[in-house]
Amino acid sequence: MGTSRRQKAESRRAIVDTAARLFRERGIDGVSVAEIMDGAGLTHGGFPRHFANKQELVGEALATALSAQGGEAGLAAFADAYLRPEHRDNPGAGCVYAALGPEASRGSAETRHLLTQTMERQIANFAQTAPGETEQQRRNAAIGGWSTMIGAMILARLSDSTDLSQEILSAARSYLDVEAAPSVKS
Amino acid sequence: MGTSRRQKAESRRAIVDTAARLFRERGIDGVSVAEIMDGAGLTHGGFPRHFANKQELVGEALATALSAQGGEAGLAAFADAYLRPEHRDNPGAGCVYAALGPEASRGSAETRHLLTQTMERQIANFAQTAPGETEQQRRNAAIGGWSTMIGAMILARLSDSTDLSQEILSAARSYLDVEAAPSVKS
DNA sequence: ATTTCAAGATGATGGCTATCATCTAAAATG
DNA sequence: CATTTTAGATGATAGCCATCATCTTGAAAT
Repeated sequence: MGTSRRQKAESRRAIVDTAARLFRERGIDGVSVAEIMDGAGLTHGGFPRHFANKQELVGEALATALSAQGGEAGLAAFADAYLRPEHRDNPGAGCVYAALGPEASRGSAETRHLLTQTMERQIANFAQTAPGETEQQRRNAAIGGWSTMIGAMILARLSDSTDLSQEILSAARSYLDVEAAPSVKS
Repeated sequence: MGTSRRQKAESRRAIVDTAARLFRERGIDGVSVAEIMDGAGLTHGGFPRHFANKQELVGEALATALSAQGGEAGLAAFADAYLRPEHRDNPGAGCVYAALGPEASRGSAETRHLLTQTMERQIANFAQTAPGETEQQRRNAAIGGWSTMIGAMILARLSDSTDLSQEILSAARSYLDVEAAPSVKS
C-alpha cells in the first residue's frame, strides 16, 4: 500500500487530531491506540510509522489541543466563550485543563512540563488585561479567574441535573462579572 | 482460613479505605482490584466476598471519601484548609472533585448522581455563610468560590514548577480573600 | 462434639491493549 | 525502466486486568 509523502503528513495530522479529540472526550487511559487509528481512518498497524509509542502521541495531541486554545483573548472575553453549554457538552474540542487536568498531573514529566509552560503563557496573557494596580494583583486576578472557569466547567460536566449544571455556569459568569448570558441555554 | 464476622467488617473497611485513597492518588482506571486488595492486606481472590464488581467498590469508596469532607465548614474556613500545600501534596486524602472530577464525569450514572447529590449539599452549606443580599447571590458566591478552589488545586498539582504551584495557591487565597497564608510553604 | 458455612487463599480464564513482525504495493530514486 | 524504499495492512505476542472456580480452614450453628 505505497502511499505518498503528502498522504503520510495527512495521516499524521488525522491521527493527532483524532487523539486530541478522543483523549479529551474519554481520558487518555480511556482510549486505545487502535481506536485512535480507526478514528483517523487507518488500522492499528500503521501506528509505529508515525510514533514510537503512545506516550509520544499523547505529547503531540496535547500540544495540538493546547495551541488551539484562544491564546490572545482577554480574561473577560475568554470567560464569555468558555462558560457556555456548548463548551460543556463538547469536551473533545474544549479546554485541556478541565478535561484532563487531574489525569495529566499524574502523567509523565514531559506532559506536566508542556502543560506548565502553556499555563505560564496563559496566565501572563490574562494578567495583561486583568484588573489590579500592581503586576502581582493582576496575576492573582488572572489565576483566580481562570481557576474559577476550570472548576466550574468540571462541576457543570459532573452534574446529572441540567438545572444545577446551568446554574453553575451562570453563577461562575456572575462571579466573574461576565455580562452576557450564554446564547444557548440547555 | 475461617474468619470471624468482626474480621470481615474490618476487611471491608480496609478495602474501601484503601480504594478511596488509591483512586484519588492514581485515578480510578489507574488502580487495579488486585492492588487495592494488596493495599488492604489481602489477596485478590477475597474481593468477590465483599463486592459484586469493581464499579460497586467505586461507589462505596467515593461515598466514603465524600463523607469525610468537611461538610459543616463555612466557605472561608473551608478555603483556608483547602488551599494548602499539604492538601496539594496529599490527593489521596483530599478533595474528590479536584482528584477525580473529569474522570467521574465520564463514569457511571450512579457515580455522577452521587457526586451531584454531594455537590448540592456542599453548595447549600456554603451558601449559608457566603456574602450576598439574596439567596441567589449567596449561591453564586458559594459556587464561584468553590469552583475557584477546585480549579486552583488542579492547576497547582499540574505545575512542575514549585514557584508557580505556590503562586497559584496564594493567588487563589487572595482572590477568595482568605487572610492567613498557608502554614507550610513548599 | 459434630456438622455446616463462608472468608480468604491459590489458581485459572477470557478479554483487552501496546507493541512488534511480516507482507504488499505504490511511490521515490537512479 | 529497474530498483529501492516505505506507508499501511494483517497478523502475532506478551502483559495486565476483572472476574470466576476451587480449596482450605476456622468460626458459627446445632
